[in-house]
Amino acid sequence: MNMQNPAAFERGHDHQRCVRQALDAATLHCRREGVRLTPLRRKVLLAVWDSHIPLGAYQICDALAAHGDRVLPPTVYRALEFLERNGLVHRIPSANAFIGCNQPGAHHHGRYLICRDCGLVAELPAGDLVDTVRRDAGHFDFAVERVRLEALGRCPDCAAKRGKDR
Amino acid sequence: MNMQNPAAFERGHDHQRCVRQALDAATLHCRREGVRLTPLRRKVLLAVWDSHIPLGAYQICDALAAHGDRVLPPTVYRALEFLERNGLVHRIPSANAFIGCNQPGAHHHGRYLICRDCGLVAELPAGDLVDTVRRDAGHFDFAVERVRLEALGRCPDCAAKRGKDR
DNA sequence: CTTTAATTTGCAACAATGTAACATTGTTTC
DNA sequence: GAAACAATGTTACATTGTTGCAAATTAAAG
Repeated sequence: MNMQNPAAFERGHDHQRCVRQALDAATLHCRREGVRLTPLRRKVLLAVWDSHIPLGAYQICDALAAHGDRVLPPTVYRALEFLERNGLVHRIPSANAFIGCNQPGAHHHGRYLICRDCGLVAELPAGDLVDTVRRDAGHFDFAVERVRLEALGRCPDCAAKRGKDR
Repeated sequence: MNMQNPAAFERGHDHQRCVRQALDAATLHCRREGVRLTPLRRKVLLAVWDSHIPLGAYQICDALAAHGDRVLPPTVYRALEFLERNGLVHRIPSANAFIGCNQPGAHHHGRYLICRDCGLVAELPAGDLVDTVRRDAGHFDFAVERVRLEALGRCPDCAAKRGKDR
């Protein structure tokens, strides 16, 4: 299986590398697509990439404010809209929050493993799931365009910390 | 495939029957579980079942108000929480809205076909998808508990109306 | 290089959604 | 019926997301 964000669940992984890689990919992607990864958008992207825990729009405002940039909600939402449109971040609807994506290409499908304790999110490619869903939906003449899957559970760390209880 | 809500995409289906069946199932389920489907909760459930388009909490307030019941948000949210806890409705996070479920039993997993034009939602059982996701997630020692899949696309009606364009 | 047009950002006000805390009413149990 | 519990009503508030327009920046045309 070709995984998209294996690092998220590796405790003490080289996150600097995560971020650098994501920013490089984003920069390249935008250049190729002829769209502008402006300083503001880059800052928002960096804020989102601060961790593998999805960040809400208002948390992004706060994060930028902490760096001395006074950025208000509409600006953040617009930046996020740009980033999502270009596959640089994904919205996690059940959390009203956003997570970075390091595969700016095909962003129509995705699987998200979400830890219900710490909120960590790892993204896996949708893979064959899309075909299965498309086939099943086809029985009702429903034309599937995008597939999003959220798997709620426990990440390795949290499972270890709290055991199987609760 | 054992489908859970085939009717949603059948234009002009007997919706009265949908609702009756759902309410009967809900009543039975609550009796068996020893939980109380109070008049208020029943009203909220009915409001949700008004159509196969998910309804927001505030829309439910309005719908009940239209029937002469002045019901404020906290009340609706509590009723919805009860209904969801008992698998009688499902939250569609990407729409901040709720849809009725006619299979009050196992509500840990689900697939939702969502029409991006008219908002119609049909629910399919998750089936094998859960195993696949669980296996893949297992490679990262992630323990999957619940799987939710949203397939965005076009329902038969809307596909016919607007063609393949846009 | 300068003007024009388009895009992006700043900003104020607001709309929509969701929650906390506590009072009140209703239901069950003994 | 009294105590304990569950459900609902109500107020006030917190969070999240949007609209509309002005200012600034950047790209495009002459």
